[in-house]
Amino acid sequence: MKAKHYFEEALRAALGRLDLPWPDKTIIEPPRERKFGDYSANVAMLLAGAAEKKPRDIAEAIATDLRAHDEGGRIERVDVAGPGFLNITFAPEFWRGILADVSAAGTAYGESDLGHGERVQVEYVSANPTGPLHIGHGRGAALGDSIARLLRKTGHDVSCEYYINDAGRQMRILGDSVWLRLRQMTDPSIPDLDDFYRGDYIKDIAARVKRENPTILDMPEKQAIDICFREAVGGIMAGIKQDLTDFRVRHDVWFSEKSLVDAGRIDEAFADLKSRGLTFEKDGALWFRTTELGDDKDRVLRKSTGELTYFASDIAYHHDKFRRGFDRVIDIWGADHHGYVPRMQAAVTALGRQGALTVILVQLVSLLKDGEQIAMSTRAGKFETLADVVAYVGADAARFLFLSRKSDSPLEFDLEVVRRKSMDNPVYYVQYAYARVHSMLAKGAAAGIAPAAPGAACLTALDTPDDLELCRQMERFPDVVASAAQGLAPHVISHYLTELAAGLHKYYTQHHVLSAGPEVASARLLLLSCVAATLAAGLDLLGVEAPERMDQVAEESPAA
RNA sequence: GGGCUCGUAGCUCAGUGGAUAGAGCGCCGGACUACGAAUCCGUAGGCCGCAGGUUCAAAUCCUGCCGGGCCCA
Repeated sequence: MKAKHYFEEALRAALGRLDLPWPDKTIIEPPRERKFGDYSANVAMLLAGAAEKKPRDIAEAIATDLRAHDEGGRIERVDVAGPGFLNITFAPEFWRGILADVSAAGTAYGESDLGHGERVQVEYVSANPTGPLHIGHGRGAALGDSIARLLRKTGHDVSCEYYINDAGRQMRILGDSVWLRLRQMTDPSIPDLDDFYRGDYIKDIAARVKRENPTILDMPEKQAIDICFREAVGGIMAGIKQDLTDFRVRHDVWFSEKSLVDAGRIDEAFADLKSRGLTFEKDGALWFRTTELGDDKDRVLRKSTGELTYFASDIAYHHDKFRRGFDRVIDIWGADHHGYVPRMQAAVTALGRQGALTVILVQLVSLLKDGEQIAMSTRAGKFETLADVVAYVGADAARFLFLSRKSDSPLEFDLEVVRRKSMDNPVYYVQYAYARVHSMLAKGAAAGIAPAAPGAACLTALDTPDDLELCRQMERFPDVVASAAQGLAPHVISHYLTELAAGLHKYYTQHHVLSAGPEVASARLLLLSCVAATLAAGLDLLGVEAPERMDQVAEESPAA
């Protein structure tokens, strides 16, 4: 039985009996301080104005009624406090009941059907195939992947997608860059271009193209550049896929912009907009009247030169998304694209799907090493790739850090701090808690002590404030998951996990388990195995592993 | 110049209408002859950028200003 749900039902019944309405803005949540009880409600304050009574008087009346109607004996006490809060404290037996829920669900604990199978697409990373992923892409990757996990956990039908920008000007420059490096291999006097990709990986691609196409220098230039371009995109995308796999990020669909253009979908989208009277021609260009839909100026779709804008293919792309039947589309973009949001929203509105697009902006990541900023310049071809960073600090540490901050806050990523295995790195704090429990379970098994069955009589041994506190923390987990999914905010999960791990560590130091006698030991093992299951369920939402053992940390400064 | 966004402890960050604003790190002081000390316990540290407004109640909502980041012109 969910505590919050039970309290709400009891309150609704009480208000009904007292002939009071249920206020819309009612909030039921655990109070900030434990001394105020287990759950807290603000109904009395909300009712005071209309009833022309003091909040505390109303609260007292409700409290008296609640006490009188607690048939199941679940409530230990109801208090009125502060300006008129109703604070409820549940009986220990009520809290122990949560152990049955957790052990029945295991790592599925926290699942719900909030989404009712709604079809949601999450599009993320979608980096141009012009070079390897860098650390900023990693943040978007971790976020998108975790949001997808949250939505799946809460009953949504989720598809993850990567949009490959393999058409347009940048792609021409990419082909030219490889072709340039390839020719320079035999004739170093060929000068660099003004605008081209300089990274070493371009030279690698050029070398491979030459190896696989020995006669390429004799081909017509157009054909040669085309080969360079295809090899470059293929090679770079293969690298990107590998980097994402190593980062435990998965996409279901890889969608090519070029395929959209080749299939004539851009013209279809134009025709759609035109039929709604939202386009016009001016100065030889085709315009989209986005000002009618909330944008601050109209936007060009096709320039007078005949070239299509990025916006044009993005409209066609989103048109296609909705045609594929998604109820809701979530795009995760770098914050430097924020100026693009109003026109994209305008386009979605024009397509008749107002409100169906959510754009999440991810702020930049500044990469540090020992507190010193590391310059990241793609132009100069010098940057820390995601693969380098993941190899250095590990996928778990990188993911956990990315997912412990709100996406709209800038993030500092210090390579040395994230590499360090200490509380600078909450990921190890949480994983350690999980490993500790498994260590105890293993020792218990060796000594013939197994976790008690949920509902066993010996569970009454779980009667200290610390026992009940762990139960309370676990009971909150489904609400935390729901709130994280609803807010598309995985950082809520990482903060919760850090708190739950703290509860476990505290419990561990204050209560011995295996040596407490067989009855108590098995009761406590059940409690801790439930904590471990909850930790594992939460870590899974972040895409972070829950290791049953961790290597001993090396001495940082050996005694001299 | 216009727009978006952020401003909370020395540092990194939670908290977005509720009670005495929290956590970790760092500082200082304690705790292993028992289950993993990657741990725990304690102390200190705040005009929540500034000023108005909205209300029973504002770090949270509104307006203006200051400051950082980004986008556009």
